[in-house]
Amino acid sequence: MAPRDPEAKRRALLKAARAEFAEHGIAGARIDRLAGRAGCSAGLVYTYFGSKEELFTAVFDQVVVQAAEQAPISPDDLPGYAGALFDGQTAHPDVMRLATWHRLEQQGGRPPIEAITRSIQEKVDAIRKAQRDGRLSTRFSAPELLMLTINTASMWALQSPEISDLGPREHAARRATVVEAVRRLVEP
Amino acid sequence: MAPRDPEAKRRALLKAARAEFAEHGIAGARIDRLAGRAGCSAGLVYTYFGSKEELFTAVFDQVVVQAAEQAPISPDDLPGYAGALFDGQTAHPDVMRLATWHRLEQQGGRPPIEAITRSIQEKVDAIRKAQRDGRLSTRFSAPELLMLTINTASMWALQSPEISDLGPREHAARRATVVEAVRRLVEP
DNA sequence: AGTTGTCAAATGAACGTTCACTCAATACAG
DNA sequence: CTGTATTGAGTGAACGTTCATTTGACAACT
Repeated sequence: MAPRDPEAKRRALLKAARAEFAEHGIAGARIDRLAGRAGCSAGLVYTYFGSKEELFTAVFDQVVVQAAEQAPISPDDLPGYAGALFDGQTAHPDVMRLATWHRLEQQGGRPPIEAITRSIQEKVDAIRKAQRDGRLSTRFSAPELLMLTINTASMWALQSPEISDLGPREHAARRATVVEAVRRLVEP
Repeated sequence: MAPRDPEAKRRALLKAARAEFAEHGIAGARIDRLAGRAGCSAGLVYTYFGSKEELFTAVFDQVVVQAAEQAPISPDDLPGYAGALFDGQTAHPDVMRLATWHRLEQQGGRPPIEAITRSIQEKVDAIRKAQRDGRLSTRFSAPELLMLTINTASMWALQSPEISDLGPREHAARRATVVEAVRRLVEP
């Protein structure tokens, strides 16, 4: 038999919960199913995390911190930054799904996550600085520029398949579209 | 007392369901709550619509058809089209929420809605025609151009508040950003 | 080394509640 | 009276949560 390893169980539980929540959201997630995926009983969820909600929060925090750390911004190359974001979203589709569930289900419930706000503020500041130094278009304000970049990068992750399946199907082609679009948005 | 009017009840039920589903999604919606809003019993839902899922489908179809009919595309003025889309989404925020719930919860479940596909195909064709006539940039393909336009128009409806609350707060300013961004995307 | 005590890890059955759905009874219109 | 609209009590299953109990690891003691 495998030796006991609570920390590993905890991680397995988080991983399974991440998959379950990404697929079904909070209301749709089932504790039994999730525990089954992690190879343990449903009761164990309540030993480690207090409730379904808290489990979701734990998953969300972990995922968000992870996503915020990767892909640091490069204000001088927003198209490249958008490309990197797009790559990340393609490699980990569940991140965007979790973020969307969170936005829909916790509507007005919780205050803005501090880690996200800070991470975004840094990026806005970096962009503003590049604008002051004349290295970036000032047609849009710094927050607008960041939002346009991120929004374009997440185009295929957020739009309905009826729209997004019409364009290019291959990753490289889609990526090229994203990069080119952001280039047009940021050029002087 | 008001005379009996089954058709009005049906409409009231649809309206209440639309609000309920937009707020909580399919899994989170409650039949009792929804029936209460419509001023009738939960049982009546099952005489008019067969089940919770079918009720959602009815709501979704109605909303989608309604949304597809308004704001016909103007290939020669995609920025203006984006502005109109943005206005519509601001006036009826529940439409985008319903579409998002649908995308998340019916993942791979149902085939693409025919009404949507057709409506989109028309728009793509109109854009392609304008491109052939030299009235529109050919830097992007027609589907890409439509997707970029729609995606930019729905920017504030789809991004998390942590991002979208940083930029301009007034409708007019946000609209101007959308229009200007699309202008940049479509210019030769 | 073997026995025992101790505590955390983990289980699985049970509980109380919620919820979608049903149906017999009733109110109403024609 | 006849048929339709509507109700509201009721049902069974599903689900989140709890808890008494078991299992496993490890150290203390003989």
